[in-house]
Amino acid sequence: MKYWLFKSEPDAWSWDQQVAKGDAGEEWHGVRNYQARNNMRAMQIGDLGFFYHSNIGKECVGIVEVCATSAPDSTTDDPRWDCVHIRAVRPLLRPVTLETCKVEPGLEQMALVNNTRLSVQPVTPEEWAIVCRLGGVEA
DNA sequence: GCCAACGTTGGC
DNA sequence: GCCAACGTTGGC
Repeated sequence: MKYWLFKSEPDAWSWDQQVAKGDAGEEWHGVRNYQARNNMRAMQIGDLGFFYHSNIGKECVGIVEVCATSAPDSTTDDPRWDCVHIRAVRPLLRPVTLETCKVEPGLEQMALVNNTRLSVQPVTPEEWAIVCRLGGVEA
């Protein structure tokens, strides 16, 4: 079991839209960055991730689960790009903002804080536990 | 809307 | 294989 973080601009794809997809989930398409893609290739079914709203909100708003391992991205013919499918598991009771993560002890090394441009990031178990606590949910 | 950070592309 | 130019992301 590994932990991740998925960024999305809510204008383009929001948590509410993700929730509306239900257990069927949705293809996390559109990633055109090797690091992010490699992270997705490392994912397994059942891995959990935070759903983060970039730009608007700048906060983790929910928890998602990987429900299909990496497969070709249907939005491109370029074989370099593939992606996983994720489904919404539950919302955070209180969103955890970037601002909070920046000052919270134990989150200094979070990619969210110091590698802002990476759109699919790994999260350590320690970071996962802290953000879940801040979000008011069980890790 | 601006711009810093950073990744990618392409000429040499 | 280097590096300048360029494009994109995302915080502010």
